[in-house]
Amino acid sequence: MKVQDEAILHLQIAESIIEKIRSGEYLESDKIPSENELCRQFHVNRHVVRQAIARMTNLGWVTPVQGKGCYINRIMKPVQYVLSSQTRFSENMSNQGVPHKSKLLHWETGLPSEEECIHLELDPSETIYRLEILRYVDNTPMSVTTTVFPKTEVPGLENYFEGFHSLYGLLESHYQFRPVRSKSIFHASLPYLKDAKVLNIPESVPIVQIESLMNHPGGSPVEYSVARVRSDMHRCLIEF
Amino acid sequence: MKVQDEAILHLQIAESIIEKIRSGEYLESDKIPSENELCRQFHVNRHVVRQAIARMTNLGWVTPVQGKGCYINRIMKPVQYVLSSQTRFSENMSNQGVPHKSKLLHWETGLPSEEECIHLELDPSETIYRLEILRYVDNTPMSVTTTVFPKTEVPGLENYFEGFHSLYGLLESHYQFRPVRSKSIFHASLPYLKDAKVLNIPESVPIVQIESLMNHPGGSPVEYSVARVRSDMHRCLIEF
DNA sequence: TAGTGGTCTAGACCACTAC
DNA sequence: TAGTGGTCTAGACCACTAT
Repeated sequence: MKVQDEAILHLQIAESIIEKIRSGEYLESDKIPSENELCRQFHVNRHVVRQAIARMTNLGWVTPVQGKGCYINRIMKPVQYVLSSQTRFSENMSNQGVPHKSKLLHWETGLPSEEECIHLELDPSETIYRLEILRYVDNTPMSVTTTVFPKTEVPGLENYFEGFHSLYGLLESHYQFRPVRSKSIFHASLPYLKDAKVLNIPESVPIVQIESLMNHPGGSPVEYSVARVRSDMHRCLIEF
Repeated sequence: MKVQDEAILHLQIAESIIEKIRSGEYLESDKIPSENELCRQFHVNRHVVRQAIARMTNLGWVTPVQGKGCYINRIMKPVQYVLSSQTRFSENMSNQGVPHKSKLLHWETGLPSEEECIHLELDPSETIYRLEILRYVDNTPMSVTTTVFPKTEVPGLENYFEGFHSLYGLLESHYQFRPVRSKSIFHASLPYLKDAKVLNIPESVPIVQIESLMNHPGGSPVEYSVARVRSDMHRCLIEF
């Protein structure tokens, strides 16, 4: 490899390997050479190779697996999520013909946080349901969502968790309402370690945090949710 | 420090230092101890300390400066950008009382890319202006935007670049039109090295890419732009 | 058992800053 | 000149996978 001034070795190596993936020299869903092999190829220390791999991992090109090797990611077009007042996860995915499912990771009842009180216009003493939902696209975990309902809005919610597969389906069939999005706040960041673990990504892969307030069709707030979405699997379209 | 099982040293150290910043033990806009000092404090190798610092840097807590030390970032509330069909950068910032400015980094005329043709409904042979604009908030570079206009829409645009400070101000005063946003696509990722350099951030700090199509109030497309925004300085609000 | 990636130690040299 | 962060080398030990 030609060493250029003012260039950093590990970034050059990452660039070089990415180019080989792009060009087809390394085949998709195959593995790149092992760290030791790359050390020999580029005549550098393993530390440098590992930095290069970290960069590629964060960019979403490869996924290292302990004991096996470093797999090249299937190049997936990120899911395009159309955001409007009517948008819900399931329908968005179905519209794009993308296989998807949801899993209820955890649920609890309790008191709302200050943040939740403000958004849902709640008294701090009102009981709420708090759910943790993991959403899969193509059998890959794409997002974790924490979602909060006042207990008075969805009394006995826990009775319907058996065989959970779609939150909005559940609301519609048991409570006869369809929440409507009133606002969303986007924010990109790095994941908390806990979320990274659930989403099965390294802690340096960016995520998008989407904070949403949902209302009754009438106008009063019913649901406040915070979704953390793998950024490499997701883009969000807003039309005006 | 208490060493816990199944925890990773550098993440624990990052956690521990962040806690000291939070608690006020390390003062804002001061420096954290030097790498060597931290090595002594935590009884670990410099490599581990550097990983911890990398994590904190990516999370936006500190900024290392060669030869000087590792500065604790002023905790800034991210700028809240309200996205609507009428939104423009300057007005958004002014509404929040945030000091801001824009700088024209580069401009050129040339032929549109395939992408640009599609969005602007252009013939591949039509000439376009392509501008590269750096936007500052509080004297910190917040975003780089590449923006494209068909030449026929803004003939002689280069004559007005002298003393450039606001794109939309320029359009309004010299061409008597106000572009209106028709759609935007959000996507979080890691920056290209070139953008990271311009924005003065490490290449592992996430950015938000906002791709926008702007129309004439009448309806026909006039401007296609792609902004890369520091995620730690920015959140985006959409109301329905 | 051999090979892979994950973590950590030890130490070198550089560029930049402060004095 | 001394101290700081930036990059790289060399090598250890671990956990996991394949055989």
